[in-house]
Amino acid sequence: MTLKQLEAFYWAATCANFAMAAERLHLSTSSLSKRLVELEESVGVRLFDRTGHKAVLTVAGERFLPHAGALLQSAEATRRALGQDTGLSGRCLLGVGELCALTWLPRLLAHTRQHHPDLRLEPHVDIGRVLGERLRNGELDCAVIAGRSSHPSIVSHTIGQTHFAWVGSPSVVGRKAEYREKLFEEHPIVTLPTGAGTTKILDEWLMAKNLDVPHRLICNSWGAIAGLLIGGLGIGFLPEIWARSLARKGVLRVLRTEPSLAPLTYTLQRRRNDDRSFQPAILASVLASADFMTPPRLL
Amino acid sequence: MTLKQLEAFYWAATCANFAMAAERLHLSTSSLSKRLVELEESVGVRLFDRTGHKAVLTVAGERFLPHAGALLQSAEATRRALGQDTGLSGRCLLGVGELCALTWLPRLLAHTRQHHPDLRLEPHVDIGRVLGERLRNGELDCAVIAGRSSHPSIVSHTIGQTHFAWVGSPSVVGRKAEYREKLFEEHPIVTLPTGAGTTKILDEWLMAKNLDVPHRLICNSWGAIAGLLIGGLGIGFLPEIWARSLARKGVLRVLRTEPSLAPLTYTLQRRRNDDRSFQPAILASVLASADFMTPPRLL
DNA sequence: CGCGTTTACGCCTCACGTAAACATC
DNA sequence: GATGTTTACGTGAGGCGTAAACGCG
Repeated sequence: MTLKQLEAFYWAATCANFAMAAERLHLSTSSLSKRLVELEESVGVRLFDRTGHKAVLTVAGERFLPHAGALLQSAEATRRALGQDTGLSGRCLLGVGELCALTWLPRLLAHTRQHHPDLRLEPHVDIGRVLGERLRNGELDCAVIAGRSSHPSIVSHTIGQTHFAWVGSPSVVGRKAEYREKLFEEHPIVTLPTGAGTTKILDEWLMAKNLDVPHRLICNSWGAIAGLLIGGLGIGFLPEIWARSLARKGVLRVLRTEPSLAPLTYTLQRRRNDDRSFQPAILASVLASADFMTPPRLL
Repeated sequence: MTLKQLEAFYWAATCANFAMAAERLHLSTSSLSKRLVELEESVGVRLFDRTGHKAVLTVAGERFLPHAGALLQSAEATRRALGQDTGLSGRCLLGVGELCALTWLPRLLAHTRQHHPDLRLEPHVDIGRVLGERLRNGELDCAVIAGRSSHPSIVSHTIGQTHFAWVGSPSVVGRKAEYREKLFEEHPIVTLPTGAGTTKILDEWLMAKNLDVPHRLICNSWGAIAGLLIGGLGIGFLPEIWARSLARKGVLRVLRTEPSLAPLTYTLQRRRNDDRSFQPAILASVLASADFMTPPRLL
């Protein structure tokens, strides 16, 4: 039994399949497979049931997993006890929405680089639903996602709230920017694809208003959406701070609606059984640097 | 950092020198040395100070040792969590005096074999002083020794007491076997070499009696001593049970003395920082099988 | 047939022991 | 010179990736 085998087992058990675990370990799938077989031989117990389409933990494997995790953790602690660098090290794959990426992500990276120079924080930008899947799959270590996860294996730490406001260019909503239902019939709603956290509050709002929207202009980039809104290609919503900032510049008008869009609660999510030491540090850094949704420099 | 490296470090730090640690690990000294260098490279800290005649732990090494020990322990626990054999396994080198070896050691081995069939208990017979040294050196895992250890790194568990009685053949002490000081002047005392626990109580007794013994017949084997006593080559003492047994057979006489020989308290000793899981099991087995000093079959 | 895992194979690193060298007392 | 540790070196096992094969949906 070696630490490498335990590491392989931990990730193979945690990730969606061997290929993903292998990728996380910078290893070929075949080598990972062999390591796992060797571990099983060394402990004399089958840890994975390979009869089905994909390998799944046996009951022995389930029992083994927490032991393996604890052992790896204390190995890390032991390593660090001698590293004498008080800071953390390692690789943390962080999922964030584009909104976060455009706003406080640079601050987060600066913060962690300063406090934990050996911690390699690798951001991965995607919409919330995909981030959630990747997190469960083991492709990501943690992710900042709108809303709390309902998945039992995921724990969510609330880190902040963002308010959104409807906006449109003066050419679309008029100089006074008064709310009229007709606006939503005549102009497409420029929005992110389904699966983004912001799309959910849009749907809730539409449901509350009992509005039927003839067509949406779907774009997967907030930067592009802002540009489309400014260009008058539809109406949409932006973080309130962005909206006010752009309104001050005169390129957009804020549309007052009743009710207003529900605020979005962002959480830092991680797998429940992932107790690696960088997780609390990440949370601390996120909380320290996440005053939310300040307008990106490009606006 | 691998488990093998940690194991190498643990034993190198625990044993008197690298050669002994290597022997315990079934490894050549050179391989052990290389493993240690690799460990030091992997953690980036020198763990041994090699400037002197022998390698000695650096402060970093001292700090590291408990971590390494804990890690190895939880590795063992992890292994056992899957081995599903409730019993222990491994190799335990047990030091015992010859008196123990001749009496309850077979019972101890039978007991452990029955309760922990995978635990290889390897007895090493020698006099108490040598056992103590070997235990401190790391050549032994535990030892049954007369008296408590005064060494701070050794813990002693009391396991029983043995009483001794002076004996002599009828041809030496007479049919009535009455105590006379002259006996000790005219006949050599047949005894173990210095360093055996029993020799200590002899010296204490002689000091209390203020007796000067002209010469001792030193022999390193209790079986031979019993034979010498029976053969009338001197007087000596045996465990009380042996003495009575041999007296019943008529080959020896028990000599009543005032004061009587002090009883000898036996303890199971182990290194303080050795928390391997077989240690409590060994203690339990020793306590279960050590009703002391029943006469060996050969008498 | 796609996806996930294992097997086959060649490559190369790494860990071992023997033996010699080195260092300290 | 005795003891303790490291270096040199030849050997063999083991871990790696590529690519092909297998097996389940």
